[in-house]
Amino acid sequence: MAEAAHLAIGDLARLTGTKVNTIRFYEEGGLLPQAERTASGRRIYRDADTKRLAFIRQSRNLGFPLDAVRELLTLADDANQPCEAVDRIARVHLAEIDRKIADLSALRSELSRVIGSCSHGTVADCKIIETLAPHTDG
Amino acid sequence: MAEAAHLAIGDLARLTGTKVNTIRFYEEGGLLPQAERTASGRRIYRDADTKRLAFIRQSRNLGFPLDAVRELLTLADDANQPCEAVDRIARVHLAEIDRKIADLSALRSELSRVIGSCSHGTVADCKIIETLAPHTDG
DNA sequence: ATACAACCTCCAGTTACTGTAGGAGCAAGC
DNA sequence: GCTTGCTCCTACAGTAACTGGAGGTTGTAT
Repeated sequence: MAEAAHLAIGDLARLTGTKVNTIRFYEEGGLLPQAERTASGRRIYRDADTKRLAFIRQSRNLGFPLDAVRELLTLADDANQPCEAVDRIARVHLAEIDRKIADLSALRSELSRVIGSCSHGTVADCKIIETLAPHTDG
Repeated sequence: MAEAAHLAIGDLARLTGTKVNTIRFYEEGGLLPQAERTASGRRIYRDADTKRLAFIRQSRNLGFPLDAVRELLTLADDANQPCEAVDRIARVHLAEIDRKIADLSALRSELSRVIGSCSHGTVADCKIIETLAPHTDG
């Protein structure tokens, strides 16, 4: 009669660019609800699941950790919630990204300085190794 | 006679700012040699170990992954090696850091754009949620 | 009937540690 | 000589977010 309105896990995977194992992992972690099953035990999905998974992937693409994604999903589920909580989560995440960039930039300049000092001799007088080794007297 | 020229693992930990468990972890991973033991089985360390651990920590502070640290240690152990291999490892690492910074920067600007669009209403018309949700018609 | 793909569950591995449980040794004080 | 308390020992679970694989079942196409 009606064409199948549901998807197998592989279909959902292809539709969202997600690995099959990852979908099961999300289900286990409560990000996706326990999927309905066929008589033989295979998971079946509907449009709402595709949307929810797409939301999760998009959030992950923006770097939100799974805990934050969980919160965002809860908020998104209730359209009457004020947007503040969403905004706060996003700003916390932005601050975290800024911190990481700052850390990496500091690291980069230090490493760059170290590399610049290499005069391409032997390890015996390699400035890079010297930087790594503790400062020994004598 | 001579004052004890060796250290207990806790002493080494304090000297190098490393957790005791981490020192054992490095030994297990072959970054530090199997430590000598006292009759009762406690690890004992000497100056060379302190230096080697300091080298490891310094490398880690510069963000080198343990595999790279292993290679650097091998190179540092032979003073006659040309410095090129060291230089190459460092440059590969620098490139990796640059890649991470680029990724995070792209992420940052995208996230920043999303946050900027928040008009502080309800979730129903929250632009952040909208960005995360898949584009649905109707 | 027989392939073969896709599905199932469960588990190990990734990175670099960190923390904890349960037990033993060691120095100091009484 | 005994207790207290710190340090040490091994071994294992947990962290973040998956990924891959083993070993077995199901569904479909020929």
